[in-house]
Amino acid sequence: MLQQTRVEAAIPYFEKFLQLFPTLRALAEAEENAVLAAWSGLGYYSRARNLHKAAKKLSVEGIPAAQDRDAFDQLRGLPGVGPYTAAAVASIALGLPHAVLDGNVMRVISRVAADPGEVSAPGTRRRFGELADQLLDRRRPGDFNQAMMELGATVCVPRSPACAECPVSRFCAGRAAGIERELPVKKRAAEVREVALELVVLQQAGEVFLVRRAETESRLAGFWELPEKRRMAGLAGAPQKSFTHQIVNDRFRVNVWHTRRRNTKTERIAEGRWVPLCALGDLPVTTITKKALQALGLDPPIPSRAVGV
DNA sequence: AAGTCGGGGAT
DNA sequence: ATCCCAGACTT
Repeated sequence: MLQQTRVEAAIPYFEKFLQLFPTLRALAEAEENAVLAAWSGLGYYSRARNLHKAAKKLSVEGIPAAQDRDAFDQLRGLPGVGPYTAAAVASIALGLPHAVLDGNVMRVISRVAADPGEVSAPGTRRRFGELADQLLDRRRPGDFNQAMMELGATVCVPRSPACAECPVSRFCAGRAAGIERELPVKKRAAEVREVALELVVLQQAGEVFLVRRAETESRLAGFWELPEKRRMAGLAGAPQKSFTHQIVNDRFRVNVWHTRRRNTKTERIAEGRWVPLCALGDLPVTTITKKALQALGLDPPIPSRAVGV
């Protein structure tokens, strides 16, 4: 649950899981649907499937013990258990000397060592991992790892680190050099370019929906969805994300935008044509895929026309 | 090495 | 509006 998810967000789900699946056997014998239902709202649902598979595997092969020479490798071999999770369980649950390297620790290490390495580069990860292993308190590896992550989450935060309250600022090379805010170095994401947008009006069972499909290089490409009510209500307001709707009198249009991710730059490149507006009704706030539309018997019709560049 | 998966909080 | 999160897996 803690993979890419804040502790506070995971806690209620964790407690619900212990209620629903109090033992390894209970989880292993549960239906996958029940596991996914309990996970619903947490996101990254492959984590739930992997957790379920791991429980099944562990219930057959047994749970790794601290005495096992290959305890770390056993953990690493479970579905959904990568370098971070294997090190976290090995150190916290089994007391074994494996340093964790997550987003928080990477930030702390990069600053303490004033290391300008790009964080996604394999060489940087290896270097940070080696330093974390050197720093690790081998008598209390679990506590050390949690302390490193907590330091990153509460003091050595991304935007404005609280160096005055930091227990290790005396040893921090990044702080000494005054570059703590520049670290860690991250690669800028590639530009995402929106190339077209199709828009159709879908009439079904007396209700009228506006359905759009973004033809982009992003992950929305090819998906049909219902526009959010908030965007429709925004009318001539500020743009949101990569396209907006405008409604004036009895017509509507869609504006298409260039977007860059992680670069704070949104550049307007085209405005859609004005087309007649049907009665919109009360639009649901939801996002659905083309597949889901078909399952509901709401096959999207032929697009009325493509708008944009 | 790059892309994908999500919901939510902080700034 | 953007960034980031106690990452892992596939391509």
